[in-house]
Amino acid sequence: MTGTREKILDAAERLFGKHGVAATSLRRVTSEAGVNLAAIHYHFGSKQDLLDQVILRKAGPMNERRLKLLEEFEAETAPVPVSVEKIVVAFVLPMLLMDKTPDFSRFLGRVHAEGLIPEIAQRNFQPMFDRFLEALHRALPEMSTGELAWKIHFAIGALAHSLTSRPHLAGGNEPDSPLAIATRLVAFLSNGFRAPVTLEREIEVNP
Amino acid sequence: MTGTREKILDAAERLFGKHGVAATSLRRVTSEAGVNLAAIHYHFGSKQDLLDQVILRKAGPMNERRLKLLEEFEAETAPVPVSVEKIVVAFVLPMLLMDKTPDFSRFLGRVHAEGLIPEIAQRNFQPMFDRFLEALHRALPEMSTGELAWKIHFAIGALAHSLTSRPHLAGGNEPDSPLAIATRLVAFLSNGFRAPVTLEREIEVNP
DNA sequence: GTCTATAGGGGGATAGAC
DNA sequence: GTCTATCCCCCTATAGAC
Repeated sequence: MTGTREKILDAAERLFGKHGVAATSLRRVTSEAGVNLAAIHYHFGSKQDLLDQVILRKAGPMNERRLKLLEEFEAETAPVPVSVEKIVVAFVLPMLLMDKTPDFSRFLGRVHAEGLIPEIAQRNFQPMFDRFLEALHRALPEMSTGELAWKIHFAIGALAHSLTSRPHLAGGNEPDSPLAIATRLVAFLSNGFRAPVTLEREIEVNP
Repeated sequence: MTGTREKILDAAERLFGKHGVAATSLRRVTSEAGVNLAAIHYHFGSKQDLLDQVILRKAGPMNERRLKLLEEFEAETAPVPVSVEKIVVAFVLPMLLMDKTPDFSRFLGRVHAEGLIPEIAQRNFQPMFDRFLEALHRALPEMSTGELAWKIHFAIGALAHSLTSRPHLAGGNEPDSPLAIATRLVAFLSNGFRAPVTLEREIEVNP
């Protein structure tokens, strides 16, 4: 028997992820959760505070799993730096395989895509980001942290997008398990991270 | 002297891109455009129709530039297939360098991220997607179209995210011109597309 | 084509009984 | 802790004068 607070968090996570935060009303959340509208303000105070709590409830554990995976990989290969692939796996997998349902993953993808990561969550993610940046810099010492930061940015975009939707193109109709998607994504991103940046010779084109 | 209709489209493009579609009211649009609230309904009918028109106004020309670039590259190298890099350049550059301002690009990134691409735009993008899928398949014949469709999906996510925000991480504070971003992105994505997918040996991990 | 005025609904938030 | 009732604002959309 889960409490009211938990039911609200579950419903908010699901609806925010499915329709977006701005497009989801608190009335829909409480209706979906089967609780009274006022409960949301009693337990959280405001929509913004609810959003923060939905993030914080699972982001902490997720980031801990990321860091734990990374440290395990590092322990295995020390003193040799961990491979790019493994760093990407440690970053991507806990997000894609969180829980049995994809609710939280999709929710976080949405929040990222809508650019709403509040400062609260920012503070929660920053140490983890820094840690992965450092690991990447060890695996790819020839790249500046500025370049690597951009690549992480690209990777987050690809990850977030793959969490909220799937290709609406022609092609196979296989269901594509989360693990299969993760495998494709890891291969794609790892190779991306390894790409040399040739900034001195920029793209030449006449637009 | 631009007309009312044009002023509304410009303002909507800017605000939708900056704050998101759901979070932007028509009142803000008309206020920003310096026109009357009713004008928006006179010229477009509804918010959804306005959204469609904002997309359609520039998506057509943009996709034509994509296809034109691709065809030029193909003409240069025929009968050898075009390189992955050039295909990615043809796909990414017209989006990143559209207009002098990044308004439309950011808008499209948002719309993609919010998952709102309406069927109207879907029909507008589909032929272009198919054409690029085909070109990629020629450049990378060992990959199935299903795999390539997923990779395009990842690429769109990275592209959209890089259009709506930039890394909030430590590191350099250089302004990062659109062309510099494009160069990094092309390098990242091209290498990603070339990544072999080893689906038979999936990631092994105990979550 | 452009305005004012307003309908009509849904939104977040709160007060106060229980 | 949970409910009802309600405030008050902002929203989209429309009617109708000019």
